[in-house]
Amino acid sequence: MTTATTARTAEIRTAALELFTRLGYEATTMADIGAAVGIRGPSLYKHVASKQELLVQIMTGTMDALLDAHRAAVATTADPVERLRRAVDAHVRYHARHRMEAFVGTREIRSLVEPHRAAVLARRAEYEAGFRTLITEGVEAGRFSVASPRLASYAILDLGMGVAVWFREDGELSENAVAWQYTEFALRLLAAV
Amino acid sequence: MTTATTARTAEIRTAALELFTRLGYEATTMADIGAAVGIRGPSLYKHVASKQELLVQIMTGTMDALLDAHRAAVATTADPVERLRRAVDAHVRYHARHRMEAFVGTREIRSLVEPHRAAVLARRAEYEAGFRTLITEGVEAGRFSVASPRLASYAILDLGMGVAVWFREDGELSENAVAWQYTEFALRLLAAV
DNA sequence: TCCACTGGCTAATGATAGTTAGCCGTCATC
DNA sequence: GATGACGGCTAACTATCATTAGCCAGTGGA
Repeated sequence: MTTATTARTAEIRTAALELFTRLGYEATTMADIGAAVGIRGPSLYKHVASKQELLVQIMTGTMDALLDAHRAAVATTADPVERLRRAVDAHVRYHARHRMEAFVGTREIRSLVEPHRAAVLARRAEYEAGFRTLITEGVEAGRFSVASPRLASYAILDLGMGVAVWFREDGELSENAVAWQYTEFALRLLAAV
Repeated sequence: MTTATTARTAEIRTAALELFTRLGYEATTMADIGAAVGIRGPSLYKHVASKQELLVQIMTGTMDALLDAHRAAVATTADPVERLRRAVDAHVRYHARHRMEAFVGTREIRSLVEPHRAAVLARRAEYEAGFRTLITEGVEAGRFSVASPRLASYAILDLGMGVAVWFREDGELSENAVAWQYTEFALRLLAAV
């Protein structure tokens, strides 16, 4: 069963996200989540169906948002190099802006119960395939030069994952600085011309 | 209390590593580990002190091996570019060859109890600092060109982490192929000359 | 032959956690 | 002013788990 989204459920979801990020899904208790919003553990069930449902909503929401951002970024131009630049920019910015979602999204797949795990993995594969296509098109157009588009796509995606781990809003590097540097890294890595 | 290392304890450690990788530390039970070596959960205590001890030994062993590999790679030459190439090569090969150790090593820091967590984090910081130093020296020698050595070191380290996630011994890409490609990526990323 | 050690086992302990049941105050609506 | 939905609460319930206790078969040396 799913639960309707009210202000309270949104607040609970935010608290769960923060705790899943800090402690991990398994180590976070319903009592912890309750305490974070000022109520007892069992009272959460007036708002959400289960702990697992909280994780499912965080994970699927993350993947949908990431895919949307990717599609929007890629749709704005036809030039292979520019398309890739914008895709990497969206990728890095998403991981900086939603670091907790991205962090939980990559680390807690194991804790997802079927069929949700399969659904999230399918979306991840789709996302990776999108990057690989961009790279392959760039190679065919003579704008990129890499031995293995698949390896290059892994490398670029992993950069984003890393951002979600160490980025801090109040750190010395701004989102803009990181996005600029990382798109530069990606284009260098592909030997873009 | 620590337990002496016999053939049996090594077998148990290997089984635990495989299960921690696949299920995560929290989700792995002592009964699971026992079953993997053909005995019951409580019998494990004839060989190891606790579940936590198993994790501690995996994590500290991983970080020590990684630091050793790094130091050995860096000691073999004085040329900044070549030093970095060898460090990245060692980094990538370690993550390919010991993917389970590396995977658990990065993902289960949360499950480590103090003072072990602090010890492992200190070693990680030391490792990262090593890479940053290599990059800074290369920049000062005019061989690398990056806006932020710290960002570049993060990026390169994250590439290795990624390898531990997707690399498979029986996959289509050999360790050599990955190591070669990734060192190339790293040098391109730094605009090495 | 005996004895002590090794390394299994089952049963019990104690703690923790997700979830359900059932109670009750508040408050908007009729 | 009654009433019913809403959203709290405490007290079970039911599992699961790490760990300990205590038992026992085999085995190898004295």
